[in-house]
Amino acid sequence: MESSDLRSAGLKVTLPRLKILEMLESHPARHMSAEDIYRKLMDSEEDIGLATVYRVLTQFEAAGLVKRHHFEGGHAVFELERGPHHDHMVNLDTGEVVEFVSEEIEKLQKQIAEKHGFTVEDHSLVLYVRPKGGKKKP
Amino acid sequence: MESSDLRSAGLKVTLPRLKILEMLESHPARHMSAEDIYRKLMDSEEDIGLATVYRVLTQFEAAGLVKRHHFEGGHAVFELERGPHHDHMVNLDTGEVVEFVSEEIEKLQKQIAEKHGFTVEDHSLVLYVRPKGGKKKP
DNA sequence: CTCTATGCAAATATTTTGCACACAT
DNA sequence: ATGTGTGCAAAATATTTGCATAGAG
Repeated sequence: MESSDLRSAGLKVTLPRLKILEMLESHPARHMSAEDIYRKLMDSEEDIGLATVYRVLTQFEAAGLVKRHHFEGGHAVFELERGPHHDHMVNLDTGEVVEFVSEEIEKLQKQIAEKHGFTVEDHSLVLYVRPKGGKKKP
Repeated sequence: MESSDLRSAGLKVTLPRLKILEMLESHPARHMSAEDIYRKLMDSEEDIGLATVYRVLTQFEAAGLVKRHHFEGGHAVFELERGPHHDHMVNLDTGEVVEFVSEEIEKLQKQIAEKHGFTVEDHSLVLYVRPKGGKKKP
């Protein structure tokens, strides 16, 4: 049961929060917009407002349960902060999101920031990719 | 004269386009939002609508004259596509944007994408940083 | 002259907020 | 009981579009 996640984040255990966590957990692509979540909730006959979805996601983000990404397109997508850090690759043809890790890149980032007198608080790395040798319809 | 830039991009040389190019060239920080540009134009007594600023920036982006970035904050910032590729470091305390290049990171990105059967069309790397040893007011 | 570009206002899209009521503890 | 959480509608923010007119080639 995920109620513990909420409690340990200092959030009261409420139905909307549980349902939203559930949506994020059960969604295969793992990256959903507020609208995506809202619509899935409507489909499940849940009576939860879009405003609540935004409020809850913002709280989750503040609590470190969720990460907000700004891939291209005017809207944000949210992802559960389970497991270790990773970056993303977005397939431009399908919108599919692939996760990857590179210790080497992480290390280089730290080195570069330090060379400039900074420390890295956070970073965002997104590769926009296309299938190799992928031809357009000729 | 930058009219040539416009012409070679297949865009008619109009006053709004020239003025907007000028703004982007003359702004020291090099990263401006549509609103920033609009306000600077108003300050210069230019009579150019915000809608035109957006339209022109979008055309510039399509023409490869300008790059659109989604750093944090709900709005996009635009940067002239002059010079070689580079990535960005955002100072979280001041908002200052520092540019950097890392051939090594670029190479690793390509390798990683290839390992997954993709080729990199574009990428976005932003480090969110703070001054080293920077203390908050105690 | 002809067709594209622009200004303005209205329309969209996304996210946030005010307020009265509902719910967790 | 008490204070936080929620739904709804309205506001705020960011960007796009329709349309009549102005301007480039």
